[in-house]
Amino acid sequence: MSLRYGLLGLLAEGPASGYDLARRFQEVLGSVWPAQHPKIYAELNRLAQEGLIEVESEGPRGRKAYRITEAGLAAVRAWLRDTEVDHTLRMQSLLRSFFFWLMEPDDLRRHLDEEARFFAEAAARYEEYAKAKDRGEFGDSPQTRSMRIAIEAGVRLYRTLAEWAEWAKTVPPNSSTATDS
Amino acid sequence: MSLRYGLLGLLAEGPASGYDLARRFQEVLGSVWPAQHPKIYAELNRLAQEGLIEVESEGPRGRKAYRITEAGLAAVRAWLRDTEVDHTLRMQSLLRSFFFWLMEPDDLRRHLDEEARFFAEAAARYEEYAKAKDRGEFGDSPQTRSMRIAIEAGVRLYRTLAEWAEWAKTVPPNSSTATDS
DNA sequence: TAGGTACATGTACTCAGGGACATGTGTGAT
DNA sequence: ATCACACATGTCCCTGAGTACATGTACCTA
Repeated sequence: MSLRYGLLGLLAEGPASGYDLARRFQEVLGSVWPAQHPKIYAELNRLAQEGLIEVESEGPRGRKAYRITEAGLAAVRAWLRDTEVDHTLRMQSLLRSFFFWLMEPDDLRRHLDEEARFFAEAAARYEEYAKAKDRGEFGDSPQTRSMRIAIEAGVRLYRTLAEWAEWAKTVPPNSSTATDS
Repeated sequence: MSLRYGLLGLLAEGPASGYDLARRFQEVLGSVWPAQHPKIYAELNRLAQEGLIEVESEGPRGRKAYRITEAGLAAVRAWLRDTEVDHTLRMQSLLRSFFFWLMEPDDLRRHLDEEARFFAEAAARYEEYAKAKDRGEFGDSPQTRSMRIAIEAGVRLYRTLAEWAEWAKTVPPNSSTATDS
């Protein structure tokens, strides 16, 4: 269901084709809500059938640009306002951490190094993005303000995770660690 | 695939039945990796067929306790050591934040209040758990050390999210906000 | 002893996600 | 002119996640 509202939300900013949306999903929402083009085209057709979006124009190479309808706009808004938020974290890094005790100390250290590096880099990437936004490089529409809030979450979460991975390295592994069951 | 290794990881701590595992998944891993009992029983049967686990004992009410095999233990360890971590965040709260500009300012404030409250409560809950662990209430096995690391991630992440939601409330909504497309 | 509850395991169905495969077009570079 | 590449849209299939349905047992309490 989230893909559906992701698409409607992006189309609320203006008309776009499936191809455009696939790219934006990869660039913007990729680390938060991955979606492959087959799913996107399928969902767009379903949304069009239900009248939540409509074909705005047809371009070269069979390009179809969709525009959100009043009903579609109402649907995203209802989703945002009236539906319960699913707060599940679903992070593999966390799942793995429950089982660190099964790893050889050396492998664990290597793993945490990599994790810390990855998270720190992601945080830095988002931070750059936030700065560019704050310099006004993307204008100051309501959309970019929301984007700024989302980016801030990225910065803070990745920074937190990087710090956590560093901290985890300081936790002494127990004596009888990884060699037997 | 993560469910499979979640089960193997839990079974590495000691024998357990599908029922036990379903409860532990709900209590311990619930917010990180939700799994319903039908999936768990099905996966256990598959794991048993593949020889990664075996029936340890049969109890009352048809209870079947499984024990991890050497092959199973090797499989979790290989997963932990050799497979790439999927770093996708997949958080609905974040997805929604991209579309905050579609919400009425009042609804948004209410939403952020609720989010902040939820995250702060979750952080507090994990913090309590961490303190109990640090008081030594759960012993000091390698498993509980890993658990402690995972809990620390929960504390930090939820605290970060709570602060983020509070911060988001201070971002002024743009003038031409929610009333039209 | 009757009834409720927690224990315990499953099947069946639906929907969402992800990868592989398939096809065709306009544009720019060599 | 041809070739590569980005544009553009889809089908098909498999797996995973989630919900509803189904069944039965031990235990404790009124």
